[in-house]
Amino acid sequence: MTDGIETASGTQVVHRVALLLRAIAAQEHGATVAGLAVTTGLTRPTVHRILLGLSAEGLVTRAVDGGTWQLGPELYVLGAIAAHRYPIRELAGPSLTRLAETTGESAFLSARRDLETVCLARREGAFPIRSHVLHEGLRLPLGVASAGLVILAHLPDADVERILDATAGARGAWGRQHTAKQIRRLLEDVRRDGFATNPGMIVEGSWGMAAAVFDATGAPAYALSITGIETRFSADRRPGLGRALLTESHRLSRALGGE
Amino acid sequence: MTDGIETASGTQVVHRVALLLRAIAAQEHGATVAGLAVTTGLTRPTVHRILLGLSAEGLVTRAVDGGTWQLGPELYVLGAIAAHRYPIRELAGPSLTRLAETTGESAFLSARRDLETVCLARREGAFPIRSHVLHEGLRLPLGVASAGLVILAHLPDADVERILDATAGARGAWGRQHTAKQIRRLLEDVRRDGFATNPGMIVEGSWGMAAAVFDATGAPAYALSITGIETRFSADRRPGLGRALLTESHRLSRALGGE
DNA sequence: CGTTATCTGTCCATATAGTGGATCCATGAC
DNA sequence: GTCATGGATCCACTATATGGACAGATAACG
Repeated sequence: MTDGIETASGTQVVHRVALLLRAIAAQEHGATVAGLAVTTGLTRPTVHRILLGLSAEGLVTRAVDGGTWQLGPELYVLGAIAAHRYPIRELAGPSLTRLAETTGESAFLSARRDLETVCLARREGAFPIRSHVLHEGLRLPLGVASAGLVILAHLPDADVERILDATAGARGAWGRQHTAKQIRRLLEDVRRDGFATNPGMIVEGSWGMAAAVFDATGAPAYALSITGIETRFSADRRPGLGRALLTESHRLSRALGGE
Repeated sequence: MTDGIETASGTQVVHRVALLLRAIAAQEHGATVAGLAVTTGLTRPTVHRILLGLSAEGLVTRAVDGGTWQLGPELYVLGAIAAHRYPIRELAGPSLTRLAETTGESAFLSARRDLETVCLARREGAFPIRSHVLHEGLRLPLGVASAGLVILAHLPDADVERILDATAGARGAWGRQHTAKQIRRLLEDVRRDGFATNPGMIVEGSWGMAAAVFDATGAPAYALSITGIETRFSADRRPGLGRALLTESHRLSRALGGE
């Protein structure tokens, strides 16, 4: 009933299950029933009932405190099995470590999923002031944050326009500055430099830089990125950071692609 | 409708989704609609409809050939996010490599899930004759295969009897020899040796040995195991193999437990 | 310490969303 | 050619999920 904007024929509950799992994953410290009801647009009883079903399957669990819901062991198990066809996270581990160590900033691996990027892994850097905008499970529309910029920039022009169109609303939620015009300007920078720079567009003073990772088909499927405070991204430091990102992303693309 | 033996109140489709995902995961090279209908007990149209729903969410995909279904990228992403609360697979990587290298056999990581073990990771050994009974995603009832034996052996006696009872039927499907009596005998060996030995109970001539890994609560949650042909598990070689398994499993338990 | 606010969990009448038998089509074996 | 197998689709039927309403639990407040 409810929205119905895009209830693909077939199974309503399947869609809702996916919606809930994504919403739970996006919550860093567990999700509440009421919170999930709001973010998914479902009613509380429905959220509750589906969560009970999911927890009976082990796909979600309640945190020890009893209140909040988290992704469960069964989901981990299924993901681990799927992982042997998607080895990116394992392959990216050393790259993240090197990036965090050589730059001192926090390093991230993100994956493209349709119109969004999802943060898959985080490695803390040594520098004591850290941005906590990005975390595992967070989804951002393409075009938002350096990872979303660099992936967008490597897509065919026609796709870029379509995606800018489709994500206009979602981008707005992450800051008024994310207009199509402003994004296009940042994409030009990517085409010049090879890497993307996010000059504090989401949170003022919180910068990011990213390089794209290409899968075996040559599509920009993942991104490596680093984040930190503005003063750590001075004009004389950026080229070096960009080179470090590009080095690691090339290495990863090679590992995924032609072996 | 159909069986209804254990349709927990609430959501039928959630259960069916989980059923299908597990069934797909258990198929090494992708699953067919008809095959899934048989193994899950659902009708073909139902399987087909739910698969379409799942694939719209990216939770499953069709293989390039177009025929078979596999776990999809979204499931991998969710699993990767869950993984930061369940770091076992990452932690176990080096142990599997060492086991495969020092013993020459194939090494496996399995996780306990309720009444079953699930194979999570596999590392090939150098020895050219390899058993392919076990693979990522395969679920076996507790008590079957060395991993299922060693986990069962470390559970409280009351649980052991309950589980032996509950899995009697499922065990039978993996070989007539898996009687409660026979399992109890093998469990005694585990309590003496610390590791489990499966003397070709599933496939004649295919042996296995396993050691348990304990989580932070002290429960036997995972197992490391190796498999190979009978002649590689001679009486004089077994103590050394057992020691190697125990060394690695202790190391892993420590990594999961303390601090 | 009663009042208000918030959130979890449960009930149940309702109708919507899912079901599966039947059918058609594509492919391949013989 | 026939037959067998499996994928895909249709649609009448009703079993299943839905969500408004309510009860219980916990915390915040004046």
